Amino acid sequence: MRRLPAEFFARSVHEVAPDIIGCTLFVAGVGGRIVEAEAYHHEDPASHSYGGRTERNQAMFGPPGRAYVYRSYGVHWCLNLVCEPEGEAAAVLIRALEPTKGLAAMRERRGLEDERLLCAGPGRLCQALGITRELDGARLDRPPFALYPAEEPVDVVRGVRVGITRAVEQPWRYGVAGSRFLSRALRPA
DNA sequence: CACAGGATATACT
DNA sequence: GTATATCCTGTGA
Repeated sequence: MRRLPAEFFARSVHEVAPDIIGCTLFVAGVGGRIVEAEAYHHEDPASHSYGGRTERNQAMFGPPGRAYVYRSYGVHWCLNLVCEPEGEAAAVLIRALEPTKGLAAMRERRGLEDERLLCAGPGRLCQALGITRELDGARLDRPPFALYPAEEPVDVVRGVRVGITRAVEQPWRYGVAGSRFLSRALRPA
């Protein structure tokens, strides 16, 4: 099947974030359907790029269509997809997947059987897919990444973001309506 | 429900 | 240099 072209990411995060919902993400053949994502931008106080370029966030300032992987709370890895023209430092945080392929590998890495909890959260999905700093800055249109368009129309719901303390009122979280694989319930906002 | 875990960034002294 | 906050999760009350 045809992959998402690099141009898919060269648009506003506020277009890419809802459009990425329902698409399929694999890392080395392991992954599933994206059911939850959030948009961040350099003019957004909740974004890592808000304070300008640092060693950690430099991938956000690079070209679109690449990964930005960062360490959260000193423990977890989180995956973002860099968007917009280079220098806008905008990215979409992938927050949850519905696992479809490589379930055995995910259970092995997560040390847990429950399918619902394998990828329900940004740190969880990175552990399940084996995403670490090695993939920071990597192109999304080449192995080990593979991204495919949604196969059928998706009922996308918009709500407020999770786990932030600034710009909390912005409704820049998107998800599949009613999915049981969301990291948390998504109330329309 | 609270809180430890502990990298990275920023704002202080 | 020290202190405080963070795009989070597992564990134990």
